[in-house]
Amino acid sequence: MQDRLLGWFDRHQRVLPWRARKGRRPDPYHVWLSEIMLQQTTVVTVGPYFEKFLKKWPSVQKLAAASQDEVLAAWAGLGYYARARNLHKCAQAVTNDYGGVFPDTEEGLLELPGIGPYTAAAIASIAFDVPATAVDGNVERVVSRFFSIEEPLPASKKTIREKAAQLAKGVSRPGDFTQAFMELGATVCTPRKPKCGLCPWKDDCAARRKGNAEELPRKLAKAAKPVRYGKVFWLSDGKGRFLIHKRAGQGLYGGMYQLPTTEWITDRKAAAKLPAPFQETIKPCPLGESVRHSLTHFDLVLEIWTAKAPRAGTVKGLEEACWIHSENIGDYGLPTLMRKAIGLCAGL
DNA sequence: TATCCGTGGCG
DNA sequence: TCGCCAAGGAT
Repeated sequence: MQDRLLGWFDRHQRVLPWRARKGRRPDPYHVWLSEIMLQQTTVVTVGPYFEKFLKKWPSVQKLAAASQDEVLAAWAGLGYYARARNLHKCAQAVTNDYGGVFPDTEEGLLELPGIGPYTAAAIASIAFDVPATAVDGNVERVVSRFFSIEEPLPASKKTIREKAAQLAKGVSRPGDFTQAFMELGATVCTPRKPKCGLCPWKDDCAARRKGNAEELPRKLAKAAKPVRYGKVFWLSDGKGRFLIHKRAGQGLYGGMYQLPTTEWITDRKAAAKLPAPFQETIKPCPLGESVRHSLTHFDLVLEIWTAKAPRAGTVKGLEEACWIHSENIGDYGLPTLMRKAIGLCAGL
């Protein structure tokens, strides 16, 4: 089984920016950076971000020396911004507590911020060729089908991990096997229309025998997404600049910049009211356009309001705000949602 | 165990 | 248009 998969990988692996040339050990910094970016994010999306980060910060020490604002600005658009905050913390931990050298074991890696069970196993095996089974969404799908596991996720996770470890036990090339396992799921054993004819494991696959590969893995139904409503404010100084400010906290968009906004709430009628501080000091008017954006747990509709408000800094919560030109938005950690809003307003 | 956390592409 | 899902982690 292992040799068939490794042989298939040797012939068919994709060329990826973070992948070492054949016969060479990859740089642990590159492996770590790519693995954090690839969490819940597609290979195609990650590519340009990986190149940008490596060019900007060629070593873990350089990344550690950057400010969080710089890291979040470079990460902007990738989503799940806690990953970027933890990436920065992890770089600082490796630099300050580990002498700039990544731990080479699963247990050691697991101690670091932003590195969970999957990523620890992935880095240990890929960067250091240590035996470790990395179970991601691809591996879950391959294993579910190979053993025809009918129990739906996430209850089946434990069984899947055991079966995956069983398949990986004693493998000759742990790093290549980890990548091959995921590569098989990403390119052959795909969620829809799996290419079973091309699979190196087709002769032993239980789901293929039963003809229900595409139905696996089964998953528990997800809850419906609510809609939240709010307003964003395009406040200009009359000289081509507008106001942004930094979000606090570690939660949604924590540490990222944004246009001033009301809270985002599900009560549409309550959201329609203009908060008193804005009404009294800024006197904004509706632009007649809204920004729609879909997040993990809710869909968002933000109505855009505008005002010429050179004294907006006097409004509570906007004391630390700053005026910027739209050509400089790349310098700030503005999430895609806010870039959409700015795109509609820039030029007003 | 369950919930929170972004974004983009695809069928 | 809409649901799915992508090299998951933290709490």
